[in-house]
Amino acid sequence: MISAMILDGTYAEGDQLPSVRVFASEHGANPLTVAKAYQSLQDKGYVAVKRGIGMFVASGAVEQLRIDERAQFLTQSWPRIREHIARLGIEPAELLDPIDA
Amino acid sequence: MISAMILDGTYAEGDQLPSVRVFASEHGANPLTVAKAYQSLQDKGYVAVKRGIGMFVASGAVEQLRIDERAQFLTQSWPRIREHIARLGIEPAELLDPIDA
DNA sequence: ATCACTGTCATAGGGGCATAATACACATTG
DNA sequence: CAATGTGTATTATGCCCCTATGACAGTGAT
Repeated sequence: MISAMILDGTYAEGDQLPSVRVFASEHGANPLTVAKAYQSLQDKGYVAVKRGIGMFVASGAVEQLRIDERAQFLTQSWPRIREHIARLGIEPAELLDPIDA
Repeated sequence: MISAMILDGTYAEGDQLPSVRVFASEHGANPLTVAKAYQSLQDKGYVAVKRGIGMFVASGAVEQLRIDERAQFLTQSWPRIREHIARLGIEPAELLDPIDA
């Protein structure tokens, strides 16, 4: 969810992310869970921490995040989704407009 | 996985499914786990049990399964996948050929 | 210095799911 | 009848993730 927000520009490069407690409170989650998510993003270099201050979106994070998630999606997720679509006999035309629901 | 096998024709309508123990052994799973999966398919009417004999693919199961999973996919899965694709800036053309990996 | 804020760590508890090991009732076969 | 194979039920265990609660060190404002 946080990755999506960075990609969408909700949190731009250089912006400070909400504190783990604030973000947890806003989304009904546990601060520790948010902290783990932040830690994961930090490990991948998408955000950086200023000790005692907060987490900030790293410069170049959007582009790198898009590159990484594209590769992840195209190699991991999409092949299985494609198989599933084929198995159900769904035509590409049905996927273009959200009104098929 | 079992649903996919029924849709693919691995197990045709009227066919007997492998016993929970055999299927579990072949796939490195626990018989109870397979039994739960069979139970789920039974609840939805895709398979029927002959007491003391085994589980059999119900007549009309393929068509019903395709209808149900289509609805499930188009209303639940696809909208989120579509959002994800848009967020990553992936063009539909990149999704047609599996050689983008 | 004091306070409020930050990320981080430690401990404990709970829910979901798969596993593990039996046991039971039913059906077919020899 | 006895043996084998079927789905099903029971109980217990382990694993993983999230929650819950408290504490700590670093930073900035008052």
